[in-house]
Amino acid sequence: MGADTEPRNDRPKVPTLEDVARLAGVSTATVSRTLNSPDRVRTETRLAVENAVAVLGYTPNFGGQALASRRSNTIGAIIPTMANSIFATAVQALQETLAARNVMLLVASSQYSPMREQTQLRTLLARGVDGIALIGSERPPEVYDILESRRVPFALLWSAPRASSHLTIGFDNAAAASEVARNVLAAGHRRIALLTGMIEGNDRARARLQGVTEELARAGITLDPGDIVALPYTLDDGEAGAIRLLSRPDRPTAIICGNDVLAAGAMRGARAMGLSIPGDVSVTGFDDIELATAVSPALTTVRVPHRRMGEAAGQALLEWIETGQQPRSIGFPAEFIARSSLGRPPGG
Amino acid sequence: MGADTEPRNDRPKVPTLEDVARLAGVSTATVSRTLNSPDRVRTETRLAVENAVAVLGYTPNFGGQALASRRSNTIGAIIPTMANSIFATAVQALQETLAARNVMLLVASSQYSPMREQTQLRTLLARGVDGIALIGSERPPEVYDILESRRVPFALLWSAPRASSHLTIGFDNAAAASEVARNVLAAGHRRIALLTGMIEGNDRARARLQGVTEELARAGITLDPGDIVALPYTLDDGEAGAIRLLSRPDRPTAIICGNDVLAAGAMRGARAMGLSIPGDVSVTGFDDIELATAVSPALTTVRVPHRRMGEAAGQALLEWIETGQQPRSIGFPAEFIARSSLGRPPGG
DNA sequence: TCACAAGATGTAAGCGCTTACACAACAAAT
DNA sequence: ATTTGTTGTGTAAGCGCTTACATCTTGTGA
Repeated sequence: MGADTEPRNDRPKVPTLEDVARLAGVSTATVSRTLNSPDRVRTETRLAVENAVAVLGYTPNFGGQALASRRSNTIGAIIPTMANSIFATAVQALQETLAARNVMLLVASSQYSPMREQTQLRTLLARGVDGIALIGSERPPEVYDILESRRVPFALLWSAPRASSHLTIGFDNAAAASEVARNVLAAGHRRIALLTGMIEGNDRARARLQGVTEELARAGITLDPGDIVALPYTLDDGEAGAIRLLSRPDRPTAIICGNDVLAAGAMRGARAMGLSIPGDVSVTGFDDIELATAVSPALTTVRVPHRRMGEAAGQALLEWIETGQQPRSIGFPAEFIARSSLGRPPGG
Repeated sequence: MGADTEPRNDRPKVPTLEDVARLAGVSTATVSRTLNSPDRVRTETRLAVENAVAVLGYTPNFGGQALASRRSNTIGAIIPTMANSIFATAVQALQETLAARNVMLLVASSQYSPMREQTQLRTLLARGVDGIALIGSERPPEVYDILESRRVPFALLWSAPRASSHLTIGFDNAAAASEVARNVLAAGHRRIALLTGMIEGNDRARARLQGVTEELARAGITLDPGDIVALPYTLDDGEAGAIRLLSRPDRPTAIICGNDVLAAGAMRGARAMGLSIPGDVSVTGFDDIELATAVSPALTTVRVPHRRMGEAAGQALLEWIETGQQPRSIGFPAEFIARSSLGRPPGG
């Protein structure tokens, strides 16, 4: 009896809005207003409230806030994997952009599995995230239907903006890949092999592959199916794939890779076979992550605007949430970066 | 008038627990029970509820759930940066572990700034996260006071478990660094230089530095301050630092680096000066990220159990949340990995 | 001086969920 | 036949916050 004021000892007593109101001698509504739109209260009251907040060490309860305001101040992101620094950096940039506006980032990874992506997406929606960032634009229409019926702002990163009517923040993978192919051709290569990432549910990989093959076709080169190997994006797979390609009769003089990780793996594979780069075989990557300049020779690659996409996605989502209007899509340039892993073919 | 049933057109009508209850012909309590502890309802009712859930496409509202249950099913993580794959991978592992238990991960980054870490921590606490993962164990006591007064489970990753009474999931940085030094000495090096990360607020970097210097001291080698360079963990800094060290009179024959990124940068720097590795200078790293085997020669380094720490942290936090008991700290071994970037000193 | 607008604050009704408690139905034990 | 326990379900009271609306001050122009 009479122990009502004693906090349950298994649950620390966290001060609530009401405690603040009582201490400041105002109503809870005023406290809420002070916190959310300070210009709507008299300076005097504001100070009293702020003081009470400080004294109690009050911090608003997230659940209550989310429930009452129907906003979670949280944005979700689903990326294939954090393990590739290209995505990690984009997430980092996104997170920083959001943090500046006091919005948090919920991360989930799909491991390149469309199914897992959908599961994660549902979870994020159930969380009541205010917005969602996704990688790529290729998914079953139902997914977009869900998103749209919920009226949740979402941004698609990494794909070419013209690819869809959705808010897309990306670059032209096919064009960039074409440019790589053009440069490989210009260096004099004719026997060219491709190391691509897995295509299923990955429009970026497909666009890159397509950009290359089309450019080669334009130059009159059609690839034998055996000259194209599709693999997960890992160093080891890159190495194994390169060994496979370089073991073919009429060995390729250049390997165009779907990303830098595969390319670095390919370099290792070539080296394991005693081949020099670019003397015996040229290798190109895609992404321009740190790895590209850490290897020797440095990788010829394409600089992908990862940080800018992350930042732009954050900004666009916040704007969409704020205004209710879907912002315009953004296309960033992807720059071809010539380095020494691409040279002339042997005897060329 | 009479338009009550018509959903406001600016806010899509999301089904609630009550809608499910109505459709299933049961009370909201029963629906809640069906969802949270299915074994407490009759099979028949459970099926009816599950059916209603499916028909309506119901998904629980996070705010309501969090508010009523005082649980957010969310864990927060603050890491220095996602840009280093060692942390990205740990976060990835953590996220996967949590996702399996339907818990989400809120990520924040401190950029190695203690102040920023505190800000993010406050935000996470305000979010009502059920647990928190932090990197390293060195921070002002007030930080731990806040955490403890809130009774929020938290795990410290990357540091040696014995370093504190808190739940720590890590490895012995000093011992691992000592082992590196021992191997460098065993290879015959006597002129040794150090490239370390920034020490401030970074107990891991300090422990590694200390491990190395103590080991060297044991061998009768004391380093000139000019032989130790502290830098941010980037490739470019590693390169610049190595050039500085290798330009000293009486050039070092080995550079022990605080992590693989610095080491890869150092290799680039050495190469830029026309030095061969390990012929003219040996280089060692720490972490064993992909980069370590992508460079040539491959880096001698220490394999840090990043994935295991991420998983173990997830498990430990979930257990702590569940039971209310702080689990035991865990120390993982960190394995020395000999590769070709460490050789005998020139003429040695 | 008075009517009225504008501004500041209070009142109270939810937001969607969980859960203590009450109750009903039935089985087993007396 | 009555008691007791078990199991399944409903009732209703919050959880901490926001916000529409009501109320009370204060300032302004006629």
